Amino acid sequence: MGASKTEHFSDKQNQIAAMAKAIGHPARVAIIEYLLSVDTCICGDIVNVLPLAQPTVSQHLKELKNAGIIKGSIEGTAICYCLNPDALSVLDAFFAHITVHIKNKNTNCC
Amino acid sequence: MGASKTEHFSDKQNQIAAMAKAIGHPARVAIIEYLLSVDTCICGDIVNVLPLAQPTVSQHLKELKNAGIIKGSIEGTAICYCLNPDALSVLDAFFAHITVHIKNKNTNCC
DNA sequence: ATTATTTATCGTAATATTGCAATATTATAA
DNA sequence: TTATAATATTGCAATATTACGATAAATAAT
Repeated sequence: MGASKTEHFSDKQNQIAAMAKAIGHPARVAIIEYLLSVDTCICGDIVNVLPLAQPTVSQHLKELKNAGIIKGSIEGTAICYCLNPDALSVLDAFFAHITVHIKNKNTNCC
Repeated sequence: MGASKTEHFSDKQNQIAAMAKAIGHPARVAIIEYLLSVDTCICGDIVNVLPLAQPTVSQHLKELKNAGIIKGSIEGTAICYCLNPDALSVLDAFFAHITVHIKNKNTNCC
C-alpha cells in the first residue's frame, strides 16, 4: 500500500501525526530553527541558508505550510514566512502532557 | 531520489527529525497515547487496540523503538513495551523552547 | 513432544517522499 | 516594455513508507 489509514484514527491523532510528520525531516527542523532565530519575518534568504536546491527548499516550505507549522504572506518580490504559534503550541502541549504523565507513573519495567 | 541528505544537518537536527518522523503516523500516535494510558508496562494487547493487522502494528512498534521513543523487553510470551522518558523529554524541551521564543518575538507580520 | 499463543520477519504491491533540472509565475526595477 | 530577482510548479528518477498475507521464531501450557 503506502497510504495511511487515517480514517481509523481520531482527528486529534491525525493532526498531531501530520504536524510531527512535517517536522520529521532535518531540513524542515533547520527551517524552523532558522525562523525562530531571526527577529523579523521577512525571510527571503531561507534558500541560501540551506544546503539544498531552491525547488527542494520550496517544497519543504510548502509541506510545513500545509501542516500549519508556518505561515506565509507575499512581501513584494520575497515571501514572508513565519512560525505559526498556534500549531506549535499544540505540539508543545502534547509533549508536555506526555512527559508530565510519565513522571507520575511508578511502574517502569523496561 | 528519496533519501534525506542527513549529512548536511547537525546531529541534533537529525535526532529531532528522526523522532518527529517516528511520531508522524496516527497509528504511532495512538500507540504512544495507549502506552501512556495504561498503568503497567505489560502491554501485550497493543495489537487488539489498533485497527491494523498484527504485522503492521509490529512494524510500527519497531519504528518507534528504532527512534528511541519506546523501549521493549521480553516478558514471557508477551513483549513489554513502555515509553522512553528520555526521548520524549528531548522533544518536550524542543517544542517548549520554540513556544517560549515565539512569545518573546514582537514582530509578527504573517 | 505437541499444541497454542504471541510477536517478528519476509515478500510484495501500492503509494509517498526526496531531490533537482527545467520551466513557469509573480512582482519590482530600469 | 523589457530585464531582473525571488519563489512556485512540473516532471522525473531513486528511494522510502505503509499495509498485509504467509511464515518463522520463541515461549507457555497440555
